[in-house]
Amino acid sequence: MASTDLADRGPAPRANAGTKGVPRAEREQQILTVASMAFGADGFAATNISEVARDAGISKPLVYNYFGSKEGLYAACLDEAGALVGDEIERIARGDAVGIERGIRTLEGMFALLDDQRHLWRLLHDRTAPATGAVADIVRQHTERIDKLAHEGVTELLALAGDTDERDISVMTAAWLGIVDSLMDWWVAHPDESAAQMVERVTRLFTALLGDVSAGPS
Amino acid sequence: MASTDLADRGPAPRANAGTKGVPRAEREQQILTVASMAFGADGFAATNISEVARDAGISKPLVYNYFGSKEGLYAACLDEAGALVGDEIERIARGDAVGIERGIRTLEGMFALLDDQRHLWRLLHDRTAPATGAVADIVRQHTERIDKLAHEGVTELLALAGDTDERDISVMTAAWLGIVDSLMDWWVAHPDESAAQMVERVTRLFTALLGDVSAGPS
DNA sequence: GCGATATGACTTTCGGGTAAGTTACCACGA
DNA sequence: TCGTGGTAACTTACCCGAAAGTCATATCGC
Repeated sequence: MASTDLADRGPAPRANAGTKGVPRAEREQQILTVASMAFGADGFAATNISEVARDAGISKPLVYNYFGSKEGLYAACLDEAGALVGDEIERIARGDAVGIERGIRTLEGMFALLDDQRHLWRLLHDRTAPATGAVADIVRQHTERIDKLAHEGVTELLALAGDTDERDISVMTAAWLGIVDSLMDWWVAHPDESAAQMVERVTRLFTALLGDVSAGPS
Repeated sequence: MASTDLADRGPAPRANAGTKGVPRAEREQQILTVASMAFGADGFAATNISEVARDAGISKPLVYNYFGSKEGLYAACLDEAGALVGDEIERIARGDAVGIERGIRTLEGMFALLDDQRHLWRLLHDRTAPATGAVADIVRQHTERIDKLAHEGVTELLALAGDTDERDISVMTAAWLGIVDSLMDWWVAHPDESAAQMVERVTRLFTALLGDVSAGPS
Protein backbone atom coordinates (compact mmCIF):
# COMPACT_ATOMS: atom_id res chain seq x y z
CA MET A 1 0.00 0.00 0.00
CA ALA A 2 1.11 3.52 -0.60
CA SER A 3 -0.24 4.43 2.78
CA THR A 4 2.83 3.12 4.53
CA ASP A 5 5.02 6.12 3.87
CA LEU A 6 2.62 8.85 4.91
CA ALA A 7 3.23 8.07 8.57
CA ASP A 8 2.67 11.71 9.51
CA ARG A 9 -0.51 10.65 11.30
CA GLY A 10 -3.29 11.96 9.13
CA PRO A 11 -3.46 15.75 9.28
CA ALA A 12 -7.23 15.43 9.69
CA PRO A 13 -7.76 18.23 7.23
CA ARG A 14 -11.53 18.54 7.54
CA ALA A 15 -12.29 21.48 9.72
CA ASN A 16 -14.53 24.49 9.54
CA ALA A 17 -11.72 26.75 10.53
CA GLY A 18 -10.76 29.82 8.58
CA THR A 19 -11.73 33.43 8.94
CA LYS A 20 -15.34 34.57 9.03
CA GLY A 21 -14.35 38.05 8.03
CA VAL A 22 -15.08 39.69 11.38
CA PRO A 23 -12.42 42.31 12.16
CA ARG A 24 -10.59 42.01 15.43
CA ALA A 25 -11.93 45.16 17.07
CA GLU A 26 -15.50 44.11 16.49
CA ARG A 27 -14.89 40.57 17.69
CA GLU A 28 -13.17 41.83 20.81
CA GLN A 29 -16.18 43.95 21.64
CA GLN A 30 -18.50 40.97 21.21
CA ILE A 31 -16.35 38.91 23.53
CA LEU A 32 -16.19 41.69 26.10
CA THR A 33 -19.95 42.02 26.15
CA VAL A 34 -20.52 38.32 26.67
CA ALA A 35 -17.69 38.04 29.21
CA SER A 36 -18.89 41.01 31.28
CA MET A 37 -22.29 39.40 31.51
CA ALA A 38 -20.77 36.09 32.60
CA PHE A 39 -18.30 37.56 35.08
CA GLY A 40 -20.99 39.80 36.54
CA ALA A 41 -23.50 37.00 36.88
CA ASP A 42 -21.27 34.16 38.09
CA GLY A 43 -18.14 35.84 39.41
CA PHE A 44 -14.58 35.49 38.17
CA ALA A 45 -13.84 32.05 39.57
CA ALA A 46 -17.04 30.40 38.43
CA THR A 47 -16.89 31.79 34.92
CA ASN A 48 -15.87 29.31 32.27
CA ILE A 49 -13.93 30.62 29.29
CA SER A 50 -15.11 27.81 27.05
CA GLU A 51 -18.67 28.86 27.76
CA VAL A 52 -17.90 32.50 27.11
CA ALA A 53 -16.41 31.51 23.77
CA ARG A 54 -19.40 29.36 22.91
CA ASP A 55 -21.84 32.13 23.85
CA ALA A 56 -19.88 34.52 21.67
CA GLY A 57 -20.11 32.05 18.78
CA ILE A 58 -16.39 31.40 18.52
CA SER A 59 -13.76 29.02 19.88
CA LYS A 60 -11.73 29.26 23.05
CA PRO A 61 -8.30 29.80 21.45
CA LEU A 62 -9.55 32.94 19.75
CA VAL A 63 -10.38 34.41 23.14
CA TYR A 64 -6.89 33.58 24.33
CA ASN A 65 -5.40 34.93 21.16
CA TYR A 66 -7.06 38.29 21.74
CA PHE A 67 -6.93 38.60 25.53
CA GLY A 68 -4.04 36.38 26.58
CA SER A 69 -5.57 34.78 29.63
CA LYS A 70 -8.68 34.61 31.77
CA GLU A 71 -7.27 37.40 33.90
CA GLY A 72 -6.51 39.45 30.82
CA LEU A 73 -10.10 39.14 29.69
CA TYR A 74 -11.37 40.04 33.14
CA ALA A 75 -9.05 43.03 33.27
CA ALA A 76 -10.46 44.31 29.99
CA CYS A 77 -14.02 43.93 31.30
CA LEU A 78 -13.06 45.74 34.49
CA ASP A 79 -11.53 48.64 32.64
CA GLU A 80 -14.64 49.11 30.58
CA ALA A 81 -17.04 48.88 33.50
CA GLY A 82 -14.85 50.77 35.94
CA ALA A 83 -14.33 53.71 33.64
CA LEU A 84 -18.01 53.86 32.76
CA VAL A 85 -19.20 53.84 36.36
CA GLY A 86 -16.35 55.91 37.74
CA ASP A 87 -16.75 58.68 35.17
CA GLU A 88 -20.45 58.97 35.85
CA ILE A 89 -20.04 59.11 39.61
CA GLU A 90 -17.34 61.70 39.26
CA ARG A 91 -19.45 63.79 36.90
CA ILE A 92 -22.25 63.87 39.47
CA ALA A 93 -19.83 64.59 42.30
CA ARG A 94 -18.70 67.70 40.46
CA GLY A 95 -22.31 68.93 40.53
CA ASP A 96 -23.70 71.09 43.30
CA ALA A 97 -25.79 68.51 45.14
CA VAL A 98 -24.79 67.82 48.74
CA GLY A 99 -25.90 65.50 51.52
CA ILE A 100 -28.71 63.07 50.76
CA GLU A 101 -29.47 64.93 47.57
CA ARG A 102 -26.06 63.98 46.22
CA GLY A 103 -26.69 60.35 47.11
CA ILE A 104 -29.96 60.29 45.25
CA ARG A 105 -28.43 62.00 42.23
CA THR A 106 -25.70 59.40 42.19
CA LEU A 107 -28.18 56.55 42.32
CA GLU A 108 -30.18 58.24 39.59
CA GLY A 109 -27.06 58.34 37.45
CA MET A 110 -26.26 54.69 38.09
CA PHE A 111 -29.76 53.55 37.24
CA ALA A 112 -29.77 55.51 34.01
CA LEU A 113 -26.31 54.37 33.04
CA LEU A 114 -26.70 50.68 33.79
CA ASP A 115 -30.30 50.18 32.76
CA ASP A 116 -29.47 47.66 30.06
CA GLN A 117 -26.34 46.19 31.65
CA ARG A 118 -27.16 45.95 35.33
CA HIS A 119 -24.67 43.16 35.94
CA LEU A 120 -21.74 45.51 35.36
CA TRP A 121 -21.87 46.82 38.91
CA ARG A 122 -20.92 43.45 40.33
CA LEU A 123 -17.66 43.30 38.41
CA LEU A 124 -16.08 45.78 40.80
CA HIS A 125 -17.10 43.85 43.92
CA ASP A 126 -16.18 40.28 43.07
CA ARG A 127 -14.71 38.37 46.01
CA THR A 128 -13.57 35.54 43.74
CA ALA A 129 -11.29 37.80 41.71
CA PRO A 130 -7.54 37.38 42.24
CA ALA A 131 -6.36 39.30 45.32
CA THR A 132 -2.90 40.00 43.91
CA GLY A 133 -1.34 40.77 40.57
CA ALA A 134 -2.39 42.93 37.68
CA VAL A 135 -6.09 42.27 38.04
CA ALA A 136 -6.07 43.21 41.70
CA ASP A 137 -4.29 46.44 40.81
CA ILE A 138 -6.96 47.35 38.30
CA VAL A 139 -9.75 46.53 40.72
CA ARG A 140 -8.08 48.65 43.36
CA GLN A 141 -7.62 51.52 40.95
CA HIS A 142 -11.31 51.66 40.12
CA THR A 143 -12.71 50.89 43.57
CA GLU A 144 -10.40 53.38 45.23
CA ARG A 145 -11.60 56.08 42.89
CA ILE A 146 -15.23 55.26 43.67
CA ASP A 147 -14.57 54.82 47.39
CA LYS A 148 -12.89 58.19 47.50
CA LEU A 149 -15.86 59.92 45.93
CA ALA A 150 -18.24 58.11 48.26
CA HIS A 151 -16.07 59.04 51.23
CA GLU A 152 -16.16 62.67 50.15
CA GLY A 153 -19.95 62.65 49.87
CA VAL A 154 -20.40 60.92 53.21
CA THR A 155 -18.01 63.35 54.88
CA GLU A 156 -20.14 66.25 53.68
CA LEU A 157 -23.33 64.54 54.75
CA LEU A 158 -22.13 63.71 58.24
CA ALA A 159 -20.60 67.16 58.68
CA LEU A 160 -24.06 68.61 58.10
CA ALA A 161 -25.34 66.25 60.78
CA GLY A 162 -22.56 67.20 63.18
CA ASP A 163 -20.47 64.03 63.08
CA THR A 164 -16.84 64.41 62.03
CA ASP A 165 -15.38 61.24 63.56
CA GLU A 166 -13.10 59.68 60.96
CA ARG A 167 -14.06 56.10 61.75
CA ASP A 168 -17.73 56.97 61.77
CA ILE A 169 -17.24 58.32 58.27
CA SER A 170 -15.44 55.15 57.26
CA VAL A 171 -18.25 52.95 58.56
CA MET A 172 -20.91 55.10 56.95
CA THR A 173 -19.09 55.02 53.62
CA ALA A 174 -19.02 51.24 53.78
CA ALA A 175 -22.71 51.20 54.62
CA TRP A 176 -23.55 53.52 51.75
CA LEU A 177 -21.68 51.35 49.27
CA GLY A 178 -23.46 48.34 50.75
CA ILE A 179 -26.78 50.06 50.09
CA VAL A 180 -25.86 50.74 46.48
CA ASP A 181 -24.73 47.14 46.13
CA SER A 182 -27.94 45.71 47.46
CA LEU A 183 -30.10 48.07 45.42
CA MET A 184 -28.30 46.92 42.28
CA ASP A 185 -28.80 43.30 43.25
CA TRP A 186 -32.49 43.91 43.85
CA TRP A 187 -32.72 45.60 40.47
CA VAL A 188 -31.03 42.68 38.77
CA ALA A 189 -33.55 40.37 40.41
CA HIS A 190 -36.48 42.55 39.22
CA PRO A 191 -35.86 43.13 35.52
CA ASP A 192 -39.29 44.65 34.98
CA GLU A 193 -38.45 47.63 37.20
CA SER A 194 -37.37 50.65 35.16
CA ALA A 195 -34.63 53.06 36.09
CA ALA A 196 -37.21 55.81 36.62
CA GLN A 197 -39.22 53.61 38.96
CA MET A 198 -36.12 52.84 40.97
CA VAL A 199 -35.40 56.54 41.37
CA GLU A 200 -38.96 57.13 42.53
CA ARG A 201 -38.76 54.35 45.09
CA VAL A 202 -35.43 55.43 46.45
CA THR A 203 -36.54 59.05 46.72
CA ARG A 204 -39.76 58.02 48.46
CA LEU A 205 -37.87 55.84 50.92
CA PHE A 206 -35.28 58.47 51.75
CA THR A 207 -38.00 61.04 52.22
CA ALA A 208 -40.04 58.74 54.45
CA LEU A 209 -37.08 57.96 56.67
CA LEU A 210 -35.13 61.21 56.66
CA GLY A 211 -37.76 63.82 56.02
CA ASP A 212 -38.01 66.08 52.96
CA VAL A 213 -34.92 65.87 50.87
CA SER A 214 -35.54 67.27 47.41
CA ALA A 215 -34.00 70.69 47.67
CA GLY A 216 -32.91 71.17 44.10
CA PRO A 217 -34.49 71.03 40.65
CA SER A 218 -35.36 67.66 39.15
CA MET B 1 17.39 -11.88 44.24
CA ALA B 2 14.19 -13.03 45.89
CA SER B 3 12.69 -9.65 45.05
CA THR B 4 11.45 -10.90 41.69
CA ASP B 5 8.34 -12.66 43.00
CA LEU B 6 6.99 -9.93 45.21
CA ALA B 7 5.68 -8.07 42.22
CA ASP B 8 2.81 -6.66 44.27
CA ARG B 9 4.68 -3.36 44.31
CA GLY B 10 5.73 -2.99 47.92
CA PRO B 11 2.73 -2.44 50.22
CA ALA B 12 4.57 0.61 51.50
CA PRO B 13 3.77 -0.27 55.09
CA ARG B 14 5.30 2.82 56.61
CA ALA B 15 2.54 5.10 57.73
CA ASN B 16 1.79 7.06 60.82
CA ALA B 17 -1.85 6.14 60.65
CA GLY B 18 -3.79 4.75 63.54
CA THR B 19 -6.08 6.42 66.01
CA LYS B 20 -4.99 9.35 68.09
CA GLY B 21 -7.75 8.68 70.56
CA VAL B 22 -9.86 11.70 69.63
CA PRO B 23 -13.56 10.79 69.70
CA ARG B 24 -15.59 11.50 66.62
CA ALA B 25 -17.83 14.21 68.08
CA GLU B 26 -14.88 16.25 69.26
CA ARG B 27 -13.03 15.84 65.97
CA GLU B 28 -16.10 16.88 64.02
CA GLN B 29 -16.36 20.06 66.04
CA GLN B 30 -12.70 20.87 65.39
CA ILE B 31 -13.23 20.39 61.68
CA LEU B 32 -16.37 22.50 61.69
CA THR B 33 -14.59 25.37 63.40
CA VAL B 34 -11.72 25.36 60.94
CA ALA B 35 -14.01 24.88 57.95
CA SER B 36 -16.36 27.71 58.92
CA MET B 37 -13.40 30.03 59.14
CA ALA B 38 -12.16 28.96 55.72
CA PHE B 39 -15.56 29.05 54.01
CA GLY B 40 -16.33 32.41 55.53
CA ALA B 41 -13.01 33.92 54.58
CA ASP B 42 -12.55 32.49 51.08
CA GLY B 43 -16.03 31.39 50.01
CA PHE B 44 -17.21 27.91 49.14
CA ALA B 45 -15.56 27.56 45.75
CA ALA B 46 -12.16 28.85 46.78
CA THR B 47 -11.95 26.73 49.90
CA ASN B 48 -9.63 23.76 49.67
CA ILE B 49 -10.54 20.66 51.66
CA SER B 50 -6.93 19.52 51.87
CA GLU B 51 -6.05 22.80 53.51
CA VAL B 52 -8.94 22.54 55.93
CA ALA B 53 -7.73 19.09 56.91
CA ARG B 54 -4.18 20.30 57.33
CA ASP B 55 -5.29 23.26 59.44
CA ALA B 56 -7.32 20.89 61.60
CA GLY B 57 -4.25 18.71 62.04
CA ILE B 58 -5.68 15.66 60.29
CA SER B 59 -5.83 14.12 56.83
CA LYS B 60 -8.32 14.69 54.04
CA PRO B 61 -9.92 11.21 54.05
CA LEU B 62 -11.00 11.72 57.64
CA VAL B 63 -12.91 14.79 56.64
CA TYR B 64 -14.66 12.83 53.90
CA ASN B 65 -15.25 9.96 56.26
CA TYR B 66 -17.10 12.25 58.67
CA PHE B 67 -18.85 14.68 56.32
CA GLY B 68 -19.12 12.78 53.04
CA SER B 69 -18.29 15.59 50.66
CA LYS B 70 -17.30 19.22 50.40
CA GLU B 71 -20.95 20.13 50.17
CA GLY B 72 -21.72 17.99 53.20
CA LEU B 73 -19.13 19.83 55.22
CA TYR B 74 -20.42 23.17 54.02
CA ALA B 75 -23.96 22.16 54.89
CA ALA B 76 -22.89 21.34 58.44
CA CYS B 77 -21.18 24.74 58.77
CA LEU B 78 -24.27 26.45 57.42
CA ASP B 79 -26.57 24.72 59.87
CA GLU B 80 -24.43 25.78 62.77
CA ALA B 81 -24.06 29.41 61.69
CA GLY B 82 -27.60 29.74 60.38
CA ALA B 83 -29.17 28.47 63.58
CA LEU B 84 -26.94 30.65 65.74
CA VAL B 85 -27.69 33.84 63.83
CA GLY B 86 -31.31 33.03 63.10
CA ASP B 87 -32.13 32.23 66.71
CA GLU B 88 -30.62 35.46 67.95
CA ILE B 89 -32.42 37.61 65.38
CA GLU B 90 -35.67 35.89 66.19
CA ARG B 91 -35.13 36.36 69.91
CA ILE B 92 -34.71 40.10 69.40
CA ALA B 93 -37.66 40.27 67.04
CA ARG B 94 -39.84 38.86 69.81
CA GLY B 95 -38.81 41.81 71.98
CA ASP B 96 -40.76 45.06 72.09
CA ALA B 97 -38.45 47.31 70.08
CA VAL B 98 -39.90 48.73 66.87
CA GLY B 99 -38.70 50.89 64.01
CA ILE B 100 -35.08 51.99 64.06
CA GLU B 101 -34.78 50.87 67.66
CA ARG B 102 -35.37 47.29 66.55
CA GLY B 103 -32.70 47.60 63.90
CA ILE B 104 -30.15 48.83 66.41
CA ARG B 105 -31.05 46.08 68.86
CA THR B 106 -30.58 43.51 66.12
CA LEU B 107 -27.18 44.88 65.21
CA GLU B 108 -26.26 44.93 68.87
CA GLY B 109 -27.19 41.26 69.11
CA MET B 110 -25.17 40.36 66.04
CA PHE B 111 -22.09 42.19 67.26
CA ALA B 112 -22.25 40.51 70.65
CA LEU B 113 -22.91 37.08 69.18
CA LEU B 114 -20.26 37.13 66.47
CA ASP B 115 -17.53 39.04 68.26
CA ASP B 116 -15.03 36.18 68.13
CA GLN B 117 -16.26 34.59 64.90
CA ARG B 118 -17.09 37.52 62.65
CA HIS B 119 -16.60 35.49 59.49
CA LEU B 120 -19.72 33.41 60.20
CA TRP B 121 -22.00 36.03 58.75
CA ARG B 122 -20.54 35.56 55.28
CA LEU B 123 -21.47 31.90 55.15
CA LEU B 124 -25.09 32.78 54.52
CA HIS B 125 -24.31 35.14 51.65
CA ASP B 126 -21.80 33.22 49.59
CA ARG B 127 -22.32 33.64 45.86
CA THR B 128 -19.94 30.79 45.08
CA ALA B 129 -22.07 28.24 46.93
CA PRO B 130 -23.99 25.74 44.80
CA ALA B 131 -27.25 27.23 43.53
CA THR B 132 -29.10 23.93 43.47
CA GLY B 133 -29.24 20.76 45.51
CA ALA B 134 -29.18 20.09 49.22
CA VAL B 135 -26.80 22.93 50.07
CA ALA B 136 -28.94 25.47 48.25
CA ASP B 137 -31.97 24.22 50.16
CA ILE B 138 -30.24 24.75 53.48
CA VAL B 139 -29.05 28.21 52.49
CA ARG B 140 -32.57 29.10 51.43
CA GLN B 141 -34.01 27.77 54.64
CA HIS B 142 -31.81 30.01 56.78
CA THR B 143 -31.82 33.10 54.60
CA GLU B 144 -35.58 32.96 54.17
CA ARG B 145 -36.01 32.87 57.90
CA ILE B 146 -33.76 35.88 58.33
CA ASP B 147 -35.25 37.72 55.35
CA LYS B 148 -38.72 37.20 56.75
CA LEU B 149 -37.77 38.73 60.09
CA ALA B 150 -36.06 41.64 58.34
CA HIS B 151 -39.10 42.12 56.13
CA GLU B 152 -41.30 42.21 59.20
CA GLY B 153 -39.14 44.82 60.89
CA VAL B 154 -38.94 46.98 57.77
CA THR B 155 -42.70 46.76 57.29
CA GLU B 156 -43.22 48.14 60.79
CA LEU B 157 -40.65 50.85 60.25
CA LEU B 158 -42.07 52.04 56.96
CA ALA B 159 -45.62 51.88 58.28
CA LEU B 160 -44.58 54.34 60.97
CA ALA B 161 -43.20 56.55 58.20
CA GLY B 162 -46.35 56.23 56.14
CA ASP B 163 -45.12 53.99 53.34
CA THR B 164 -46.95 50.69 52.82
CA ASP B 165 -46.02 49.97 49.21
CA GLU B 166 -45.08 46.30 49.00
CA ARG B 167 -42.21 46.83 46.57
CA ASP B 168 -40.86 49.72 48.58
CA ILE B 169 -40.74 47.36 51.54
CA SER B 170 -38.96 44.75 49.45
CA VAL B 171 -36.34 47.25 48.30
CA MET B 172 -35.86 48.62 51.80
CA THR B 173 -35.44 45.11 53.20
CA ALA B 174 -32.73 44.41 50.65
CA ALA B 175 -31.05 47.69 51.54
CA TRP B 176 -31.18 46.92 55.25
CA LEU B 177 -29.59 43.50 54.73
CA GLY B 178 -27.00 45.20 52.55
CA ILE B 179 -26.21 47.56 55.40
CA VAL B 180 -25.76 44.70 57.84
CA ASP B 181 -23.57 42.91 55.32
CA SER B 182 -21.31 45.87 54.80
CA LEU B 183 -21.07 46.62 58.52
CA MET B 184 -19.96 43.04 59.13
CA ASP B 185 -17.39 43.33 56.36
CA TRP B 186 -16.08 46.57 57.82
CA TRP B 187 -15.89 44.91 61.22
CA VAL B 188 -13.95 41.97 59.82
CA ALA B 189 -11.53 44.45 58.27
CA HIS B 190 -11.09 46.29 61.58
CA PRO B 191 -10.36 43.56 64.16
CA ASP B 192 -9.43 46.08 66.83
CA GLU B 193 -12.97 47.46 66.95
CA SER B 194 -14.99 45.94 69.80
CA ALA B 195 -18.64 44.99 69.62
CA ALA B 196 -19.49 47.78 72.06
CA GLN B 197 -17.69 50.34 69.93
CA MET B 198 -19.60 49.17 66.88
CA VAL B 199 -22.89 49.62 68.68
CA GLU B 200 -21.86 53.12 69.72
CA ARG B 201 -20.93 54.07 66.18
CA VAL B 202 -24.07 52.70 64.67
CA THR B 203 -26.24 54.41 67.26
CA ARG B 204 -24.44 57.70 66.73
CA LEU B 205 -24.82 57.46 62.97
CA PHE B 206 -28.49 56.59 63.07
CA THR B 207 -29.11 59.42 65.50
CA ALA B 208 -27.19 61.90 63.38
CA LEU B 209 -29.10 60.99 60.24
CA LEU B 210 -32.54 60.19 61.57
CA GLY B 211 -32.81 62.22 64.72
CA ASP B 212 -33.15 60.90 68.26
CA VAL B 213 -33.83 57.21 68.26
CA SER B 214 -33.13 55.70 71.64
CA ALA B 215 -36.57 55.43 73.14
CA GLY B 216 -36.08 52.41 75.32
CA PRO B 217 -33.72 51.34 78.11
CA SER B 218 -30.09 50.46 77.35
C1' DG C 1 -9.56 -9.94 66.99
C1' DC C 2 -12.82 -6.35 66.13
C1' DG C 3 -14.49 -1.80 65.49
C1' DA C 4 -13.28 3.08 65.66
C1' DT C 5 -9.89 6.25 64.32
C1' DA C 6 -6.70 7.41 61.05
C1' DT C 7 -3.58 7.83 56.71
C1' DG C 8 -0.55 7.56 52.07
C1' DA C 9 -1.29 7.01 47.58
C1' DC C 10 -4.24 6.73 44.10
C1' DT C 11 -8.04 7.87 40.41
C1' DT C 12 -11.05 11.19 38.21
C1' DT C 13 -12.72 15.36 36.60
C1' DC C 14 -12.65 19.92 35.17
C1' DG C 15 -10.95 23.91 33.21
C1' DG C 16 -7.08 27.05 31.94
C1' DG C 17 -3.91 27.20 28.44
C1' DT C 18 -1.30 25.70 23.92
C1' DA C 19 0.38 23.62 19.34
C1' DA C 20 -0.31 23.18 14.93
C1' DG C 21 -2.80 23.56 11.28
C1' DT C 22 -6.95 25.58 8.05
C1' DT C 23 -9.38 29.03 5.44
C1' DA C 24 -10.43 33.66 3.65
C1' DC C 25 -8.91 37.83 1.96
C1' DC C 26 -5.89 41.05 -0.38
C1' DA C 27 -1.88 43.10 -2.73
C1' DC C 28 0.99 42.49 -6.42
C1' DG C 29 3.54 41.14 -10.71
C1' DA C 30 3.27 38.75 -15.23
C1' DT D 1 -6.97 37.72 -15.58
C1' DC D 2 -4.70 34.85 -13.33
C1' DG D 3 -1.51 32.67 -10.01
C1' DT D 4 0.91 33.42 -5.72
C1' DG D 5 2.41 34.40 -1.43
C1' DG D 6 1.69 36.89 2.93
C1' DT D 7 -1.26 37.85 6.78
C1' DA D 8 -5.35 38.01 9.69
C1' DA D 9 -9.01 35.30 11.37
C1' DC D 10 -10.23 30.96 12.93
C1' DT D 11 -10.51 25.78 14.76
C1' DT D 12 -9.62 20.86 16.40
C1' DA D 13 -7.28 18.28 19.46
C1' DC D 14 -4.45 18.11 22.80
C1' DC D 15 -1.56 19.03 27.45
C1' DC D 16 -1.34 19.58 32.30
C1' DG D 17 -2.01 20.98 37.03
C1' DA D 18 -5.14 21.44 40.84
C1' DA D 19 -8.51 19.78 43.68
C1' DA D 20 -12.53 16.59 44.67
C1' DG D 21 -13.16 12.13 45.98
C1' DT D 22 -11.75 6.88 46.89
C1' DC D 23 -9.19 2.55 48.32
C1' DA D 24 -6.47 -0.29 50.73
C1' DT D 25 -4.23 -0.44 54.73
C1' DA D 26 -2.35 0.66 59.54
C1' DT D 27 -2.71 1.42 64.58
C1' DC D 28 -5.03 1.53 69.02
C1' DG D 29 -8.29 0.43 72.95
C1' DC D 30 -10.93 -3.08 74.63
